[in-house]
Amino acid sequence: MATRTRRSQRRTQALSRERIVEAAVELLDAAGESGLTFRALTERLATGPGAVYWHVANKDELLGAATEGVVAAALAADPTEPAGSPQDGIRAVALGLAGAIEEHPWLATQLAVQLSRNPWGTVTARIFESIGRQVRALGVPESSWFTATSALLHYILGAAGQNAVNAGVPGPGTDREEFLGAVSTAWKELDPDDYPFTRAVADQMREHDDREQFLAGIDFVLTGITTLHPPAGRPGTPPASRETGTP
Amino acid sequence: MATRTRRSQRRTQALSRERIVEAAVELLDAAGESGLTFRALTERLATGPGAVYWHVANKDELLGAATEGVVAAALAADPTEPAGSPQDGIRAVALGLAGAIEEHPWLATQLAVQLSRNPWGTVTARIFESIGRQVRALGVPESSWFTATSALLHYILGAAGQNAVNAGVPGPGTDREEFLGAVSTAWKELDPDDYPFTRAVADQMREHDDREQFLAGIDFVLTGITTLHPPAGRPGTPPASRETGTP
DNA sequence: ACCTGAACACCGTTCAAGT
DNA sequence: ACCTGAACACCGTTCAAGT
Repeated sequence: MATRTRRSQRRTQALSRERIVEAAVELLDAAGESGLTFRALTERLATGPGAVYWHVANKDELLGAATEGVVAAALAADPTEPAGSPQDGIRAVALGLAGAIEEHPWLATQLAVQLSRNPWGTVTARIFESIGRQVRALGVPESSWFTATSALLHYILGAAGQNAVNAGVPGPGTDREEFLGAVSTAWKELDPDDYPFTRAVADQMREHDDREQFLAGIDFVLTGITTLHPPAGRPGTPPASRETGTP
Repeated sequence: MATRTRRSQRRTQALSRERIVEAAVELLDAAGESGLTFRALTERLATGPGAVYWHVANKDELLGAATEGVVAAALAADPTEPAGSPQDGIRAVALGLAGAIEEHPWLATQLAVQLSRNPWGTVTARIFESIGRQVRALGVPESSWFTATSALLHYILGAAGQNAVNAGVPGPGTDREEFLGAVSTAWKELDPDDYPFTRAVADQMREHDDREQFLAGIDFVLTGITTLHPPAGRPGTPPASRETGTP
C-alpha cells in the first residue's frame, strides 16, 4: 500500500537510510524473509545497489534496523492507557510485542536472530527498559532489578517467538483450529513409550488460547518475582497476584 | 576433529541421511551458520549435490534435522543422576539445553528459527516432553499441565537463545568480562531521559552470572506455577521454593 | 535405487565511473 | 557527498545421464 513508486518512474523522494529501512519493512511484510533482496529493494527504490550500500553497511545491518524500527514503534504505542498497575504495564509491553509480531511475522525469527547475535544491542535495550520500569514500579528491591527484568524479557521473547506463526493466519480462527487439530492428532500418534506426557496433553494443546497462555506465563513469572523478592520498603505488603493486579 | 576424509579420497562410508546430517553438524560447529553450504558439504562427503538431494529435500530440512539431532542428544544425556526433585529435573533439562547451545552456538539461532517456523514440530515435542514429565511429578493439577509446561518451555528457550553468544567465548572468562564491561559502559552512556532504568542496572549487568540468572528465572516460573496451581491431592502442601528444592 | 556433475537462476557485494 | 550499474564470486537447486 502507501505511495508506491514503481519502476521506470524516477525516484521523487531523496534516498535516505530511513527510506531504505521503510522499504525493507514493506518488502518483509509483503513477502517474508525471502522477499527482502537487494534486487527487489533497488527496484522499489528505483536505484542501484551501490546507492543502498552508501547508506547501509550490509544486509545484516538492514535487517537489524528494520527489526529495531518495528520494535520501537510497538513499544512507543498506546499513550491512551494512562497508568494502571505495574502488572498491567508489563502485560501491555508483552502484548504490544506480540501484536507487532502478528503484524510483521518475520519479526519473530528476526528478533531471535538479532538477540542471539547481539544479545545486548539496542533492540534488547529498548525492550529491557520498558519492562524494567514496570519492575521498579512493582517495588522489587533494587538489587533484584536486573534478575527480575531479565527473566521477564526471556519469557516474553521465548513465548512471542513461538506463538508467531499460528497467530499469523487470518480469518476468524478456522485455519488456526484446523492447524491445532492437526498438531493435536499428530501428538496422539506419538510413541506411547517416548511421549507419554505430550500425548496426555494433546487435547489441552488443541483447545488452548495463545493469548491466555501467554498471559498465564507472565503471571507465573510475576508471582515468582513478587514472592521471592517482595517489596523491601513495606515489609507487610503481600505479593501481588493476578486477581489483585487486574481491574 | 574425528576421522576427516578429505577430498580426492574416495568415500569409504556409504552415503546416508544420518551421515549427511552428521557432516552438516560438523560444518556448523566448525564455521557457523555460513559454513554450511552444499559445496562444503559435498566436498566433505566426497560426492555431488545430487546425492545429497536424494537423501534430503532441501537445506531447510537439513538444518532442521541437524537441530533435532543435537537437541535429542542433549536431552538423552546424563543417566548418571538418578532422580532428585522435579525442580532439579527441570533445571537439568534447562542446563542440558544451555550446554548444547554452548557446544553448538549455531543452535541458539536455529532453535528459534525452527520454533517460529514450525512451532509444534518434533524439536518442540522433544523438549516439551522432557519438561512436562517433571511438571507432572511436581504435582501440578492435570488441567494445568499444558499451561505450566508451555511457560517453562518459553522461558528456557528465550533465555537459552540470548545467553548463547556470551557463553560462546573460550578462556576462563576474561573475554566475557571485557564484553560485559563494554556493554555496561555503553548502557551508562545511554540517554538519561530514554533509558533511566537500563542505566541504573548497568553495574548489575556487568556483574551478573549467566547460569545464576538462568536458574533464578526458572525459580520464578516454578514458584509461580506451584503458587498459582498447587498440588491438588494434598491440599495442605506448601509451594516448593528454591531453598527446599535444592540439595 | 542411488549417485554424478554440469548447468541454471539468483543472490549479496564491489568498484570504477559519473554528477 | 551521493549515486549509477556492470561485473564478480558464490549460493541452492535441478536434471539428464550414468551405474
